Amino acid sequence: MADGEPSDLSVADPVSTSSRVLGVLDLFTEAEPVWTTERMAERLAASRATIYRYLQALMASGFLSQLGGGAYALGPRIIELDRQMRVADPVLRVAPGVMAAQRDQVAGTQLLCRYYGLRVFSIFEERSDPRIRTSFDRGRPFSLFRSSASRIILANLPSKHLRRLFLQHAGDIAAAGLGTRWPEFRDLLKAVRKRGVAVASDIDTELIGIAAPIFAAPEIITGSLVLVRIRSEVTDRDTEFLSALALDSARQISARLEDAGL
Amino acid sequence: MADGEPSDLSVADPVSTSSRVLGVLDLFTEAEPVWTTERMAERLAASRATIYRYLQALMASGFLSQLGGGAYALGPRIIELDRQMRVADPVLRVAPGVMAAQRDQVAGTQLLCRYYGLRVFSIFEERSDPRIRTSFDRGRPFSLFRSSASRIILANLPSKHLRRLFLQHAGDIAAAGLGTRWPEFRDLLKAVRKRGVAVASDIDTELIGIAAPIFAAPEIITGSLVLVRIRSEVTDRDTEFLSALALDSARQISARLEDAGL
DNA sequence: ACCATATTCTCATTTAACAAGAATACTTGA
DNA sequence: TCAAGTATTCTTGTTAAATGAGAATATGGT
Repeated sequence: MADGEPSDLSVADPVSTSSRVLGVLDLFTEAEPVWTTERMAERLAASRATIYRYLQALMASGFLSQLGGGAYALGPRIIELDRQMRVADPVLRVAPGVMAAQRDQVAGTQLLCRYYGLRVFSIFEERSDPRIRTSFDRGRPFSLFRSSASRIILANLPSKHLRRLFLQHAGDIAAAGLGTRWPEFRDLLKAVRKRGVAVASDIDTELIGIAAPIFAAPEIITGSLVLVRIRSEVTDRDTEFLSALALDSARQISARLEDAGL
Repeated sequence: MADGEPSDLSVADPVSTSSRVLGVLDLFTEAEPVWTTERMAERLAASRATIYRYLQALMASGFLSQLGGGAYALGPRIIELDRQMRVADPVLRVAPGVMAAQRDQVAGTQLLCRYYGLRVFSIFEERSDPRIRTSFDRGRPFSLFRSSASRIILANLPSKHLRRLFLQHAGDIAAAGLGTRWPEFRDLLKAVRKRGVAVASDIDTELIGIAAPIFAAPEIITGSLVLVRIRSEVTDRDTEFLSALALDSARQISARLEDAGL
């Protein structure tokens, strides 16, 4: 099982003040969930006064919470926004119904995945095989360069975006076996895009994931639908069947999203 | 400077750019979960260029997601941060254990509540009576001036903070029956603070909530623990018992939090 | 009361944010 | 394929805000 995270999942240099303020939230990780003003100032290379100004904005909006002793942790606003997404997010209003409808046909686990920056993760899960334990806990991030969920997203990214990714992360891309040179990377993804689905077992090696792309609008990839089964139990015919199923359901989701968009 | 200028009448402090950017997220409500750039520009009284700058920061950090047609919705980052809280938030690491330990004694529902700004909501729930259905869904916000959860938080806010609240929200405070004048409001809360718990039935009238304060550090109130039962089934002796229980458990949680703070 | 630490404030300086409109995508439909 | 409409980014001079240093003011512990 499972250790998919590269050491640094953060995107390139933030410049604007707002990005730096939002960047404060990146500090709060599983390993370091509590930060003092001193350590923030040091890490962000800013003066204490500036850190306190940042904290003022983040505390007022509930994104951070005070612990005493100059220490801070993430705040309750996040849980409020989580509910807001659960009750009103277009993707979460559309996809679960489609996933439930194909539950028995999948006979495994389904993951609804989304991405931002260099991270991919599940935001909703539908299970029918209790034996399957994926590493994709809701909200747990993985590299955009690993997993079927990621690959089908990459494959549908605009090539301008892909080019930038390749220039900035050639090392990670090579390490993930996605090619060492731009034409190789591009052509590999082009093939995935043409096939429509990505199939992989690189996060949980005993499982197989079959991922199809979800579009928020034509050409705007916003996530993926992944069907997960136990690899040893899946024949080539099963894979074909599941691919067609994933593709069809993902298209249904995309279609409904494009309607909901307006 | 006392003159006719309305400068003193503007209660809102000057807003920083970062606060305005964070404020964009406030637009996304259950009733209006999708916003176009045009409508954001209109509502925030900013130019398109400015809105696009804001969006750049919010999209890069995953807080917003694009839907096509110039429309945006909340983004996946929120779900990632929700997980980060579930696995590493000090309050969520400490409180559920204490709540589980008193499950049978409570024989009802327990709510772990937090607040920011003028909102209070539950962030975790422990149930032992399946008949009880509170309105406090995880993350659903209520006014800081209603409910036992709120009242015990208010009662433990620094009086400077309270004074500001009273000046800015006298109407809401009066409507909630918390007094029409500052001394009345102050003394009412002082009494609640002295008692240690707040008891109310003003959100779900058939239920009774008994709330005790949770402190992140001495004098820093960060939330409340609420014991909920069916009102008609609770005697005065039960209320006394539950008050002592809530107070004791909330103190345990606070004590462990203060340790965890460092 | 004292000291140590946390937070806010003041002010001169640097830097980014801003609006308006031009320029560039990107879509769609003929 | 081109043309028209919309979405987004890019320019510019100007304005307003962000910044760091250090002083000032809480705040908490002994």
